[in-house]
Amino acid sequence: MSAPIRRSTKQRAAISEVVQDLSNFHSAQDIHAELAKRGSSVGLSTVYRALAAMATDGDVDTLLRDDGETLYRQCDEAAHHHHLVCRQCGATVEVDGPTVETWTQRIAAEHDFDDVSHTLEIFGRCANCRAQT
Amino acid sequence: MSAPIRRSTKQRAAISEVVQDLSNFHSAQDIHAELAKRGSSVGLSTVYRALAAMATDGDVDTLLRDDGETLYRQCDEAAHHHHLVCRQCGATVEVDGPTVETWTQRIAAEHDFDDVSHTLEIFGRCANCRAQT
DNA sequence: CTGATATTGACAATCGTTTTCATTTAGGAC
DNA sequence: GTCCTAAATGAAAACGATTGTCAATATCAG
Repeated sequence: MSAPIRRSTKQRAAISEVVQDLSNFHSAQDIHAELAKRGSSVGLSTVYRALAAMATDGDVDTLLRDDGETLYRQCDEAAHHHHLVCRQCGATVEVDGPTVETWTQRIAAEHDFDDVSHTLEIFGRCANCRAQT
Repeated sequence: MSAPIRRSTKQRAAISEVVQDLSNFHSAQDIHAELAKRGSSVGLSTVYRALAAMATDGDVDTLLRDDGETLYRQCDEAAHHHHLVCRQCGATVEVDGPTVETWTQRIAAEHDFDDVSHTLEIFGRCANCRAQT
C-alpha cells in the first residue's frame, strides 16, 4: 500500500481550483493555459504531475479521447461511473451502470478472466447542439 | 460518400498478411517490425496509412490502449462488438453485448442525446497468466 | 503503351506527455 | 523560530507515437 505522501502547495491548490471551475473535461494543456490566463504561472510538468496524482487519488476523473489525449475533470462522485459526452460542446453527464458492471463481470467470469476492469464512454450529440444545426 | 479508390500494392498485401497472421492486437510499430523480420521492408508511414485505411474500410479492428497507443487486429466479424483483453499476454476474446447496446441507447435517450456511439473494453487477466504467477 | 494519379518511403515535424536535474519548499523535529 | 530531509517545482530536453512533406515510383484505365 504505502500511503503516498502529498504536500499541499500553491500550485496544487491553483490547479484544483481551476479544475473545479472548469466544469467539463479539459486537457492538461487547457488547464495549464487557464492557469497562465489567471496569472498563476505553473509549470506544465507540474500540471501533469498534479493531475496524475489527483487521478490516482480519485479526486479527478480521466477520459481518454479517441486521439489519445487525456482529459481531466473534477470528480463528482467517488464511485465508479461512466460518461455520456457531447461530441460538439463537450457537455458531460455522469451515468452509473449497474447493468454494465454486472455484465462485464459475467463476461469475464465466463471466459475465466481475473482482476477485471473496464472502460466505457458514450459519445453523442446533445439536445442543444442538435437544435443549433 | 465518394468511393475511396484503393490500389492493391505489394506493401498492402504484405501488411494484410501480417495482420492476419498475428492473431491478437498489435501496434502499427509491431506490425512494421514483423514486416522487417520477414524481409519485406515497408516504410513505417506506409504501415500507418494502410492500417488507417483498413480501419476505415472496416477490415481491421482498432483498440485504443490506456497509454494512447492504437492497436490493430484482423476483424473477425463485421458487426459492432467489444473486447475482453488480457493485460499480460494480450489474449483477446470478442464479445458482443446486446445488453450494453440497449443500455447505452436508453441512457442516451434519457438525456436527449442523438447520434450515439460508444467505446467499451474490458481488461483482465486470463486463466493462463493467472496460473503462471 | 501512356498518362493521370494513387502510393510509397525516407525524413522531418508535430504533439502530448515524461524525464532530468538543479533549485525551492513544505512540514515535522528540536 | 531553525534545521533537516524528502517532496515538489520548473525549464528544458527527451521521448514515443503518429502525421506531414515531397520527390520518386507503381498501378490501372483507356
